[in-house]
Amino acid sequence: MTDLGSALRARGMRLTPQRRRIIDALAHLAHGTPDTIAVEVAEDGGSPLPLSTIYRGLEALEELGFVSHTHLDHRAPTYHLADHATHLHLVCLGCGSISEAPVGVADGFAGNLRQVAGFEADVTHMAIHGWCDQCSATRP
Amino acid sequence: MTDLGSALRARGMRLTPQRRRIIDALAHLAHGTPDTIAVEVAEDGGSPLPLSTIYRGLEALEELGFVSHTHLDHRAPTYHLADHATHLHLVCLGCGSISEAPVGVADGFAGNLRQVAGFEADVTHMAIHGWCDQCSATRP
DNA sequence: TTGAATGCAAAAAATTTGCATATTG
DNA sequence: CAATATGCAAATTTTTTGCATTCAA
Repeated sequence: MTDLGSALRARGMRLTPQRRRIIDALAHLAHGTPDTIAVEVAEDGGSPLPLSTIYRGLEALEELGFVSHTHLDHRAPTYHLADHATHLHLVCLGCGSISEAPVGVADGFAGNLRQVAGFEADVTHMAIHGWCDQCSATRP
Repeated sequence: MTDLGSALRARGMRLTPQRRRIIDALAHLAHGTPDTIAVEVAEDGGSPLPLSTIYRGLEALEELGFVSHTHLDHRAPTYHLADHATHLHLVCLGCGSISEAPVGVADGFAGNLRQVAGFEADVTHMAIHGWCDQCSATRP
């Protein structure tokens, strides 16, 4: 992880203990919604953080590129550290299970997008919806 | 479009005028959030539908496979008719622009997923996040 | 006729905002 | 010291739910 403190300061922002705690929580969770992160943060020994601080913290960190998010399900934005081991999330529309796949499987795809649209896809942590092995076997 | 009425009835569900209006609205919009759909529905001449009917209608239609949704941005689930001309949505994290790409560019990708994970991806209308041509050129 | 769906109102979630105060740099 | 970030409370926004009534089949 490059120096978060400097990155923040370079933009006139600050590295506060709260932001550190959010990052630590995310490091433990790997993936978490604002709500989940709040719970994890509350268990690090310090006093709980208000959700608003978490939302604002995540926003700041995401703006910086230290954190990003995807939508694994209907409702919840799921955040993760940008440098966290990357993988795709395969979300089954049948049973709701979430499995993972190596980002490598999307290399060609990303190349195609670059070629046809000049688009630099961030396939890291991308969520793909579809049907898992089991569910696709039993689907109508 | 296969027969929606029968599909619904086969499951003990019903084809109501409200559901028809939701579908018509989507056909016009191509893509819409529950909110947007409500506005479009209200303009078809009939009386406006309560959001709750729209939510429940979309849920029913999605369960049936007539409608599906993706997350183009942070907040809003964007719905579309399943048989609507398919394409990928390229969402730029820089400028927020949303462009489209033919689903074909994801064929190989879907094949990979099938092979490595037995996962049947629904790449139709999939949202890909990244940086558009312009933004990726000017990014740090 | 009868259970699914609607409409309305109220509740629950989820996210954002205002502002005084505390803190970082 | 100056300006950013926090904490708290309140306001929004989004989605869900309960229930009496209507309506499709």
